[in-house]
Amino acid sequence: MKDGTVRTRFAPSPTGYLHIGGARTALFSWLHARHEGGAFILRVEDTDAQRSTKESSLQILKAMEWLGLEWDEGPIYQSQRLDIYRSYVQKLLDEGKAYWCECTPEELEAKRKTALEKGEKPKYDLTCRSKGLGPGPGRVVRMALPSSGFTSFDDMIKGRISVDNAELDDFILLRSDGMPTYNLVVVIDDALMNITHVIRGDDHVNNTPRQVLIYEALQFDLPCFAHVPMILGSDKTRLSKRHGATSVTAYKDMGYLPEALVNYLVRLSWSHGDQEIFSRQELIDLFDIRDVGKSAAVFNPEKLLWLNHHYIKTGDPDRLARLLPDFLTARGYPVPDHSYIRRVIVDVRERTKTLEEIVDFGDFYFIDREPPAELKESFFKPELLQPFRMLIERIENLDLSEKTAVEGAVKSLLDETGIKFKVLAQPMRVALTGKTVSPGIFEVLATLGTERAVGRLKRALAYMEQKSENT
RNA sequence: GGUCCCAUCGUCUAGUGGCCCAGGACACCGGCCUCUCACGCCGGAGACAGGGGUUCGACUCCCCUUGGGACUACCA
Repeated sequence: MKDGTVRTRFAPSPTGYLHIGGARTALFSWLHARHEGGAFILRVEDTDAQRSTKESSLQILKAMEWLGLEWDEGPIYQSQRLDIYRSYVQKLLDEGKAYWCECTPEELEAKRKTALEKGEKPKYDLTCRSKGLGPGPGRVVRMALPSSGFTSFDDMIKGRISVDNAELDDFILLRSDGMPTYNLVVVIDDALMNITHVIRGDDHVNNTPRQVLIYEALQFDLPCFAHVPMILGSDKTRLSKRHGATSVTAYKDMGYLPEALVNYLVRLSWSHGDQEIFSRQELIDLFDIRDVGKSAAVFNPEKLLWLNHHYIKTGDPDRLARLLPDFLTARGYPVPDHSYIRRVIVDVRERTKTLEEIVDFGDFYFIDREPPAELKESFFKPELLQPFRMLIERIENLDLSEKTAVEGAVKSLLDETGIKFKVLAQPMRVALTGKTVSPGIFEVLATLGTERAVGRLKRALAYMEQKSENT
């Protein structure tokens, strides 16, 4: 255990986009640092030269920013710290705690296969352990592990975990291409960066004993470990593309709000009584890594949607309005001015769960399209001709944003003609929106404005006139 | 196969030996509200994997079984 200020880190490998699971691990790590008033460090684990890409790193950083998981140090790239790792490998070599190995991947693979066939544990058979080899082409450095005893550690989430050293084998520290491996670099960096709390996915639990052995060999202080449960797909297997979108960026593009994703993710394996909605500050105040549960959670897109809807409904309309243009453009719609978008959002937000849905559900606010033929056919009946004519006459000189005036005008029309609003409402809705489902008629009228609204009503009227002439 | 981990409604979870014939949320069903659809409100159905212990008393503690997951790479 370390004392002093808390320091946590998130250490993604840039081999793809930021995954939902990784995002939650990052969130927990970030929350723990913020809760404790400590520092959050971002470190890019790109020691796999084959699979790591610069684009991935950039994508991940952008996703982190979008989520609001700001880091205090970094990003630190491991690929730029190779000399450091090699010097520690040399130290282990010098102290006889590691050794060179000339076994080829092919030989190893063959041995693994036969061991498996014989029902034995496929671990390295120590062929080169006592050969006293030096460096050479194709050679790797292996850690020399004790063959007896137990290695254990206390996990803040899982409790004490203990493994028989006989289960571990002399794993590789330095690859034949000179690149260090994960288990080595993660220990060196966490130690050198004074990470006090290693918070990561529990798929790393089995690696931890190996790392503990490295900490001991290098005489580093052990950090606190907290292995957070995995996020599973609906079939309880590791969450993957098969289950739908898994990247943070995909949710952003589908019109999800970062606070919704954060709120959803934090409730996976963590809770605070019966509370479901958490502001960022509440999370920082309330989050305790020790309250994280032990079992895996299934990702439930429906609940995420519900949360997103909650934040759409309650969010600042101005901010939402600023986010909308991207989605408008994506649909090929023109981008109206801010105050218009803002009014649209207030109109539709109760019935739209994502920013994308705002655009789709409220498309008629942005583009002018004639209602589909079948709707015109069933709603623009000739008997409505007169009421529509009166309606237009009475509102075309009104400011439609004066809702009480408009409602008054419609009401007097209803009183005089004796028809029910129910009868007039749907045809009006179809004329105005081209749909049978929309926000309230008076809201639509107000937002659309006199010119647009009356224009569409007149178009419906023309259809009725034409129809009555033909019959 | 071996090792490690996990196990409350379909899902996320509350529950830390009696407050629980188990609470909340999403989804689902019904009703109310109503210009459509939503929102909102009210109500409903729905779980302690199984078996042994421990205990006056187990969802809560222990063991076994079953089920699930992770790891077992010159990936991280």
